[in-house]
Amino acid sequence: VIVEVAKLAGVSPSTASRVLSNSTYRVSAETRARVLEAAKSLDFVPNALARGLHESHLPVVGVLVHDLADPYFAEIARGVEDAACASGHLVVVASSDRIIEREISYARLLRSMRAEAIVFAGSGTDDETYTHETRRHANAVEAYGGAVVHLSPHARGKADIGYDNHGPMIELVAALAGLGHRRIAYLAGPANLFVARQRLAGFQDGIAAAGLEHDERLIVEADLTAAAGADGIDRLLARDTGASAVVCVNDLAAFGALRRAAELGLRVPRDISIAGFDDISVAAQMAPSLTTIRVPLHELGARAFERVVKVLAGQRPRRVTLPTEVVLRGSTGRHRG
Amino acid sequence: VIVEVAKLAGVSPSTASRVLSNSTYRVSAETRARVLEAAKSLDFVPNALARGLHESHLPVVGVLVHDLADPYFAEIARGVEDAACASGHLVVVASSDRIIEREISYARLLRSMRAEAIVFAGSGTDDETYTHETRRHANAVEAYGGAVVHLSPHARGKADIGYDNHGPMIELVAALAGLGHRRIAYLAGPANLFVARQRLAGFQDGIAAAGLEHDERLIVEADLTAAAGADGIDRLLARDTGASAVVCVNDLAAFGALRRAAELGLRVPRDISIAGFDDISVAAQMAPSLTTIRVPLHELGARAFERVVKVLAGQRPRRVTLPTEVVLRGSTGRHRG
DNA sequence: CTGAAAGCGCTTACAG
DNA sequence: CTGAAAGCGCTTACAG
Repeated sequence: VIVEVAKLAGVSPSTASRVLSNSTYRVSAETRARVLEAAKSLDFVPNALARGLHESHLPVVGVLVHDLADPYFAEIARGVEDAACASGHLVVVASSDRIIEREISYARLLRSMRAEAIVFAGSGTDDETYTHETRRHANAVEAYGGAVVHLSPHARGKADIGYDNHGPMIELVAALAGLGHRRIAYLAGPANLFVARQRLAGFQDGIAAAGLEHDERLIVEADLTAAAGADGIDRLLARDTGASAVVCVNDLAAFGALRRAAELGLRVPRDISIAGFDDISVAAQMAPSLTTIRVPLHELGARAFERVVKVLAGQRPRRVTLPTEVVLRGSTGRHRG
Repeated sequence: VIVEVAKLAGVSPSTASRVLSNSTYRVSAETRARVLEAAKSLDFVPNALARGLHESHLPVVGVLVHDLADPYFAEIARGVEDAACASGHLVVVASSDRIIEREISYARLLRSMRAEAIVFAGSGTDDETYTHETRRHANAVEAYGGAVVHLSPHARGKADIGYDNHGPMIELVAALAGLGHRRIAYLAGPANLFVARQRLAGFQDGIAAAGLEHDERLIVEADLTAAAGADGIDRLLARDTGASAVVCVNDLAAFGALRRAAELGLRVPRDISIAGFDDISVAAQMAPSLTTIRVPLHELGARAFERVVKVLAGQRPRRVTLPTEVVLRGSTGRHRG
């Protein structure tokens, strides 16, 4: 209804558009003032669909995650949002639950509404259909001028904005070894996720680097949830491995491990040390507070959006690796023979 | 580029549109098949902006929250998403940090892109500008046929889909009194939030109902974060009130209280009982697990979307109040004189 | 059952 | 500095 504004201001729609959009055309100060006033009095809010149809993209960035209710992803999404809001971009969040069809369908939806960018926040998997379909939509997004950003390793390459899943794990194991632990167990994530594989490899390399004995029984398959962590502790204990420390694939699993240990009457870290990965914000609130590897999640999201801006501006930004840090807290302690 | 599809299929754009959109027009089976095949071979994905421009709304629902990184809101947003994805709706999440301007700006943005619905998930406040501007945009959304849903009490009424913030608090206090606690403290939320006020009133009514002595010193001003909860414990202890139990305005504050208590060498619940409100999913993972009031957050979100669907269908659904439940867990125990 | 035409609300070359 | 016109990609009465 910009025509109404134009009519009220006594100018043509073209002129009204020129002052109401952030075009660089020059309009006389007097005319501009009249249009602005008319717009205000009519409570005019431009139709983003009409504008988007013309420019063939909407000021929206889609963030594809595994589960928005998982703090790991919520913190990343929040980072994207904080960076995006300054330029009037909205962020749509889409949880796939790692269901391939759901993620593909979301990518398609984002493409259909010409989102300016699509950020793949969750770890990629090997699945061929997933890789192919997902890439098809991503290509289409790029074709209409949108940006595609990966925050995790995926089938077609490394993360655009990422962090090291391997190195810090070696450091963490070294720290535990330094505390006297010789039998360190690992609650692993789903083997089809690149991130889980890298973390596991980091753990194993850490064991080797620390000169500890490799023992398959110390590796327990789990998942990225608290329930899986609790269950993992049960299975580990049933194996009677003599583990004095447990490293978990992520914080959520570590929370479950912590809880289950407490339920079983094990004191942490006196009887057993437990560590996580990610440093989601509640990790520091646990009692004892969780030793973990700090990943700058909020920044990861914010940087993703910065990359989007650059890509849309025609630049070809370089890949970025954000620093991580081993944070030793109350859930790990010296091994007591 | 539906014209390309039409051309390839040898039909008019009108016909192509009729088979590609979910219109009810009848098209001969043979023609339909040819169009579908052409669409597939061209990887045709309809432009949602063009479609939306025509129908004057986009299949998007906006969820306005205080902070997406707060699990309370992340779980609600996830609920909205799960209900919305079935019908091909995308959800945009917008965190205001309770900054009025930011929330207003998000409401405007959602309006500008003709979101089908806007869900106010966070508690409303008294602020006049906030109420007025927010209502103005909400009215505009309704004017173009969109729906507006409130999940919390606000300046203009009760929640459309809500839960009781008052009654369960009385129950919780009664439960603590039943455990022998006479001196029960409360870490309160910001007084300008309706929800915080209702919870506080519930607490106070609970104290009266249990026949306990009213003592202003037992009420500590805090906020809805873990940091505020930890700080609240410090201030409570400094007052030397002899409190043996602490009820917190929400789980996050309770997490901080739990942590601070542990840091100070207080054993929970032996030395002090601590309870929260919300039952966000990590609450059950704390050690000890947190006593709290269960709010069906995911369902709250899902129901919000169901309401949206009804409103868009022209119905005038009734207000819904979801059930809550006091969940007694490990962080509260019998008072030890 | 199918097509030509108008319209959704903007923006931007193209002329003045 | 300003206006008339065309176009973005669809959908839907309106005619056949």
